[in-house]
Amino acid sequence: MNFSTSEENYIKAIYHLQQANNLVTTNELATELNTKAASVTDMLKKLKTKKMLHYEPYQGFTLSNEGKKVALGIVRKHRLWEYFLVNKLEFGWDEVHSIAEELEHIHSPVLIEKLDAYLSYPKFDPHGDPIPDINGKMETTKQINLTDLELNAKAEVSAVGSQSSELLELLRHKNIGIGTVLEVIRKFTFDNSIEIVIKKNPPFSISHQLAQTLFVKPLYVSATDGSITK
Amino acid sequence: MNFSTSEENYIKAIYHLQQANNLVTTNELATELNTKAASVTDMLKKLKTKKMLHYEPYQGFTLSNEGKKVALGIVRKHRLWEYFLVNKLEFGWDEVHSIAEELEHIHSPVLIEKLDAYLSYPKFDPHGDPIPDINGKMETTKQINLTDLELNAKAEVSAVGSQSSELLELLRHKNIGIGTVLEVIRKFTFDNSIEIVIKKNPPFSISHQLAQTLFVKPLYVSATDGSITK
DNA sequence: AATAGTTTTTAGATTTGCCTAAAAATAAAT
DNA sequence: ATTTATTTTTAGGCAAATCTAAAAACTATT
Ligand SMILES: [Mn+2]
Ligand SMILES: [Mn+2]
Ligand SMILES: [Mn+2]
Ligand SMILES: [Mn+2]
Repeated sequence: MNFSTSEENYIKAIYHLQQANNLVTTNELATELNTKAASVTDMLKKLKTKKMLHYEPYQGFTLSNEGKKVALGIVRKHRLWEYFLVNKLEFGWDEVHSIAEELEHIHSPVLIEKLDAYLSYPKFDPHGDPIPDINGKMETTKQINLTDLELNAKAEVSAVGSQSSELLELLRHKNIGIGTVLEVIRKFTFDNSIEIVIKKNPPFSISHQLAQTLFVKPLYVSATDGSITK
Repeated sequence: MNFSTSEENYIKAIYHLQQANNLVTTNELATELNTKAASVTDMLKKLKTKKMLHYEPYQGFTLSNEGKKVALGIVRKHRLWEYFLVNKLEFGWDEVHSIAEELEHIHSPVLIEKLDAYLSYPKFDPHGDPIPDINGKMETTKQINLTDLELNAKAEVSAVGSQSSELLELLRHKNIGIGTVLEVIRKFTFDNSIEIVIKKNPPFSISHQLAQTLFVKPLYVSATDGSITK
């Protein structure tokens, strides 16, 4: 089956929304895609006839198994291109999203397999999100929200919850990126801000709002020699 | 100004056609783009209002200066992507045209500049065609048609006149590619076929039709030490 | 259970890009 | 100089993707 750019954008958006909610609603999707509910309904009908969706009028919708496969293919392309842009063309990781939003629609299976090989089969994109393999399988690293990290536990930043340029600007300013190892040394109940320390640098605090968008993989410090493992 | 994929394909096609003919006709363009004359007329009107064309009904048309600039930008993107696909992703040079046909429409000036830098500012694409620089300037290597190469003169294949897969299949079979150094050792007047030799390999013959699609840069063999220069 | 509020769908338009068939303009041939 | 043939444009229509406004269906509240 062949899909237009627009159909692909809808399928991918539904995929992301149903990760959180399972059942997706018309208005949710309209908001996500900056379009109107009426336009969404039109597309839902089309995607249903293409067997991409489970959808009954007024009842919400989810991707069919076939739809999920298509979605994972687009996500795969998006994240591989992002990896390419950052690691080969030296873009900043806060500059690549919108370009990948176009590149993900280039239709050529062999292109994406050769790109994957060229990049040495990366497992995560520059934002810490896992890259599905050719069969749609991807790492499910047990990452937790930074707000849930316990006091005095070391952890490695593994993903960010948004790609907004405002967020990425702030992270760059604070020198936090994917792979940064940090430790929470204090939590303030007044505003839920937390104080963290990176390496031997002076501690600094980050807001609850920022902590909520950061995901980390806890690191386990050996009791005997102090070495760090994941 | 912003252009749709369709508009860009038209502009680029007009650019290529007017290289040969100067004044381009509606039917020519329709054939080139596998579309109908009526569709071409529609697009001509649109491109004229966008000041891309000099066009009066029934009188043929050419690109305006602005149109040429846009065309060169698309050609630049097309050829840079082709170079990337062949020299980084290891595609065959006969497999890249249709993929580049899509990639050339990715809209991001900074992307193409970073790609150019990553590729070390190549001057020719995998088919021997010159790549315009950011200002639209490109090499005008004095290449001649293989049919015009004089007997017993060495020359380097620098371009092919078409990207048809039939042609490229034949070239691959005969082991001829961009950069191949050959020498014409005989010309047959009966069918205008010519006999050539590559390195120390056995000579073989190629048809007039094939010779017409090949362009070469003559090499000048030093009279004193036999060394080759361009 | 009836009413009010919200969400979703339908109805009807618009834009872009394409098509076929017919008309108009140009070019070629007698 | 007409007639004939070819090329190009116009007229009218269609499919995809969007929109606004109105109707229909669900949900929540009294
Ligand atoms: Mn996209
Ligand atoms: Mn990403
Ligand atoms: Mn193209
Ligand atoms: Mn080329």
